[in-house]
Amino acid sequence: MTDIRIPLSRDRILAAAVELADTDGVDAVSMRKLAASLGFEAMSLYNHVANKDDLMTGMVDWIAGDMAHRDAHRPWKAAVRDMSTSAHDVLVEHRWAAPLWSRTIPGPNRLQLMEDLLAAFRIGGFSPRLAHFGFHAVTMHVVGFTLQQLNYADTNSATDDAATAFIATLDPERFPYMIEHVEYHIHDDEGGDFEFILDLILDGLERAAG
Amino acid sequence: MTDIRIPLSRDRILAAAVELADTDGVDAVSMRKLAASLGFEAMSLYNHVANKDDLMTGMVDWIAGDMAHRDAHRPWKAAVRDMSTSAHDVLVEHRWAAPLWSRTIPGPNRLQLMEDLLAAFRIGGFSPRLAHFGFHAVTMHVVGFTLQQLNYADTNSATDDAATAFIATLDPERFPYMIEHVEYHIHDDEGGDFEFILDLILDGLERAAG
DNA sequence: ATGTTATATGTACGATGTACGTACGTCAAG
DNA sequence: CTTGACGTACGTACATCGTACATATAACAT
Repeated sequence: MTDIRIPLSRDRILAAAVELADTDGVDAVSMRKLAASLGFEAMSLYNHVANKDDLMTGMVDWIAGDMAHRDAHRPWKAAVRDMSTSAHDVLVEHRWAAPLWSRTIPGPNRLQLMEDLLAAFRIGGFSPRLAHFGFHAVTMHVVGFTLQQLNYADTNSATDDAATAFIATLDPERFPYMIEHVEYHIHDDEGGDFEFILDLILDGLERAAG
Repeated sequence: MTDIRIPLSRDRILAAAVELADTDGVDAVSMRKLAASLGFEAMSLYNHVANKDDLMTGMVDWIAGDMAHRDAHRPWKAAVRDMSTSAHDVLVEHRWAAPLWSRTIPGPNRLQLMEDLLAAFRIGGFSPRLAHFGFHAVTMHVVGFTLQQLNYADTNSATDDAATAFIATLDPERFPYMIEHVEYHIHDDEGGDFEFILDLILDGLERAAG
């Protein structure tokens, strides 16, 4: 009956926090609940984590570890495309992460991804200036688009019923195109928007690179 | 000595909330502090605002009212460009708004802006499908880029000193391009990035429209 | 004058992040 | 073997938060 338990560690805490956020939502990640899910008390976490902000930063960087790195054997466009779609996939898998992404400082994993992305452009022949633009355009697309996508999915949660209900509240005289837009989401959206705009950006960069 | 005071209203509350967020940061906007800034008690606010979420939504929609609408006399590209830069300006002016933008439901002002943006594309000759892409690409750029921009400014707050200090922590062997990237921000960034990428997107859309 | 409704206040509850003090384990030096 | 330092865990406590609920007050319609 000896009460043996694995001691805490930053990694264990982060893993548990990610799982908690995945299942119960990011708001459920309080120091108390998180500690409880590990069988400890809230204050014990502070031995491995500076504060809640540090915890959040760690969570985001934790999932950044699941994103694909640069494949040095592929041309820049394919490499960037793969990194982007992989990052997008991970952000969709952990729905809470995209909003946090822009509010937290990059940790080691994210730093490496940033370096990888920049390297893809620079080694691909981009000037520092154009690599700079490319970097911002791509990262912006990845997190910005995912943000919109998930937000939309939350707003019109469950099925398309909510979307049709939303349309009903709109005055067709004043919002004809808005209605058309939502209807597109309902009927014709085949989920390829992320990659369509990504390619739009990549093609634009390619042309700008001359 | 009669204690006369203007009664509360949703507009007065939202205006005060925006001002409080502008000056003391969005975290300072608690129901108590907000009410105090108006000379009332916390619970009085609930007569005009459903809950804190509704307040936040209202704040975002409030500043959306400052953004430029579609100028029907201009070609789609110029109209969209103006709307985008105006929205960007407002989001920069109210630094707290961009993170909230993606987490809140569109209010009447935002709804009108969305309709305007869609109208610019559709009236400009875009197909519903391409207008759909254009809408998402542009809004994504506006809030996504601003998010990154403000986040960067917060991280390397004050001056460029923090940025140079940050560079010093990076191993030049492992992060050569990251260092180059930050140095670009310090020395060569003339602030035109937002518009550069915006034009990249608009040109791409124009070409896609054929 | 009477009732109705909208607005403001006061109190109170549960949850949060975390500062602080303390207890307990492990391990190195004496 | 003892001692003491150090890292980790626990327990208590506090300020602050959103907001439910009951009550008070003021404006207005009947």
